[in-house]
Amino acid sequence: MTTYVKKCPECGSTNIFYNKEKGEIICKDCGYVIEESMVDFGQEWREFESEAGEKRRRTGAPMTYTEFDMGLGTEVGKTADISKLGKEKGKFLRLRKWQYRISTAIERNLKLALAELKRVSSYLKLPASVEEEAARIYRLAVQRGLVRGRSMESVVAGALYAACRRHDVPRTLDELSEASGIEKKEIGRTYRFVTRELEIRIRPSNPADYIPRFASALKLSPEAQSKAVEILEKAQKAELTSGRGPTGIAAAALYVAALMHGEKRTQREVADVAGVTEVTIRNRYKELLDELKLAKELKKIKKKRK
DNA sequence: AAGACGAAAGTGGTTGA
DNA sequence: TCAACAACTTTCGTCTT
Repeated sequence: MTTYVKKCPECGSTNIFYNKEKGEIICKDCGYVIEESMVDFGQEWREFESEAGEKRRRTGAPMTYTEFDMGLGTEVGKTADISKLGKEKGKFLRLRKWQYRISTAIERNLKLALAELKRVSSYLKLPASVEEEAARIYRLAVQRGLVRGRSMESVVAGALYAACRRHDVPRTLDELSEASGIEKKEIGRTYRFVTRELEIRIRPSNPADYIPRFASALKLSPEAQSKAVEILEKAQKAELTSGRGPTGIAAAALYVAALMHGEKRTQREVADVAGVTEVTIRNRYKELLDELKLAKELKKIKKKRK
């Protein structure tokens, strides 16, 4: 769903160019990019979903935005036009100069930011697609002037975080924080701000997405790992996952799975790799045992050991 | 002695009046 | 703008292995 705009919010001109293929709306007078492919659907965050295993979440999946945006260098008029302008000439030249300054400033900023982005993303070993998405988000943020009042680094981190979520390769805020050197709170803040302003919808991350990384950090066997995923699926069906932090659930599932496969890890160990506390693991763990019939299974296994 | 457990108080963020 | 609220953390004492 795309909104049609009649007036440029920047210069008030009504000379709007609407490019359907690219999903861009550009003001012909000042070159301001008003909107780029606004995608609707998708859920905001967890919480409000008391549904019973609805699988409808996939609706708002990734869309177009492949364009890495080539000719952004919008220019204000050409020298040839100026002669026709008469008294407007001065204004026009000023406009053009201003435009030039802005765009070079943006370019310079972008160069720095992309370097930083590259650094962080390679530190986290993120796939190229995520890096590109993050770059795109950052670029949009700059165009919208969202960086003002925030450090460039934090916006980069926020963009990366958002890109990770969109591509289902979630990193925790802690990891982003460690990689970027920005405080967790700050990243979360800019992440929320940027995604809201750009209307980037991100559905709640799936706990299962965290399993492989956590499992390997804990050196768990593949069997235990798939057991954890299995547990997670059950948990989702039992509606244990909504409104909970995905990492906590993933951690608890791993903890149980490890127990069941005789590869015991302490709550402390699991908590550390998942970036939650032992208490959270305990709570989730208890819920899992209560709601699923895992308690029996555990006892069985315990007996076997004796 | 280390790990698991649970109660209680505190934190940061969301929601709805 | 503020209070209620939910999830999560911190801290700490107790029980279990």
